[in-house]
Amino acid sequence: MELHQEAAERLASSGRRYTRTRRRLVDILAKAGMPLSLPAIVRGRKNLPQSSAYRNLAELETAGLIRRVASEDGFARYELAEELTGHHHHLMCSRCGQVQDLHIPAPLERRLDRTLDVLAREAAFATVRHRLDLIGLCRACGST
Amino acid sequence: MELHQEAAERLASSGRRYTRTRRRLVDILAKAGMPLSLPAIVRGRKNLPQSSAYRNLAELETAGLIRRVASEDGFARYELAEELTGHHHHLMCSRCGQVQDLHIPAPLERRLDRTLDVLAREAAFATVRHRLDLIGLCRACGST
DNA sequence: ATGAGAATGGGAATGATTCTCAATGCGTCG
DNA sequence: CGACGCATTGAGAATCATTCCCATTCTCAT
Ligand SMILES: [Mn+2]
Ligand SMILES: [Mn+2]
Ligand SMILES: [Zn+2]
Ligand SMILES: [Zn+2]
Repeated sequence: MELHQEAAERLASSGRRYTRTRRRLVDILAKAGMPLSLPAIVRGRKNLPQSSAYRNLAELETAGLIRRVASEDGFARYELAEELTGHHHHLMCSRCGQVQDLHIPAPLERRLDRTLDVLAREAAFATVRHRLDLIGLCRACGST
Repeated sequence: MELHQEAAERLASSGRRYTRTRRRLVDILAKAGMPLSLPAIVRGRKNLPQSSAYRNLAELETAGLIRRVASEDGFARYELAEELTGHHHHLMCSRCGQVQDLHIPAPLERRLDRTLDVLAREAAFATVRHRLDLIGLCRACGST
């Protein structure tokens, strides 16, 4: 995959290495296709100590390869950076904390961007991005 | 104000009291008009111990009077519940953490709601609400 | 090989938030 | 006016996700 190519280059450009653990983390997040909490990343995997996972996730975040997602429940989650996966949003269950990717129609996305851009300018904010999440109850939690 | 009326009633309905400290917290948040962190709530105010502030904010949240806002920087912020202030969004500075209220045009809001409703249904989510934030650099941080 | 610097991982430290609990306040009923 | 029951208070301890520390190990370039 040229995902790893990209990762290796970005790290190298700041004197870092794309080690086995880092590649592994990228793989885990790529396969998951949804933001994962640290316990979810580490659970059931050998040779992936918590401290190393945290350290490397931070490292990868600094390199712009990973994004830390702040969820309502207070626990951090991690996913590949949008630069690698494309812009998207999240559907989060307010009961069990599950988070799942969500794409919205391009026209709505464009309209959002346009409007928010104006509003940001009015507030003298240099906009970087927007965050749009749907917060509700997943199928499992909703039928309770 | 009938804000306090509302607050008193909601608390009473579950056997709670609308004490001086609780009224004070509601006032602070109402006057601020933007989500405040706990340090910001407590700073420079006499007779507002941290533990009581935390406890009462949680109490008020349970009563549906206050909402805890999860911001990117990991610190919780608090604001009056939308049921009291009306639905709105936030503009957050990714550098200094400042958060400020933001209202978006009603037509866009409606379109968002409609679209997200469909998407939630497709994912078998019982939607409760959406969260839309603008994340950027405030005037002060942007000019650095 | 070797040296310089990056990475590792076990455990200690941090710090926002939550919990505990003895003391206090308040409302109700006689 | 008491007095009991229960909510509240606040100082400090506890929690626990995350960050730090650091002695050891690994990588890469010379
Ligand atoms: Mn978007
Ligand atoms: Mn909205
Ligand atoms: Zn759920
Ligand atoms: Zn700022």
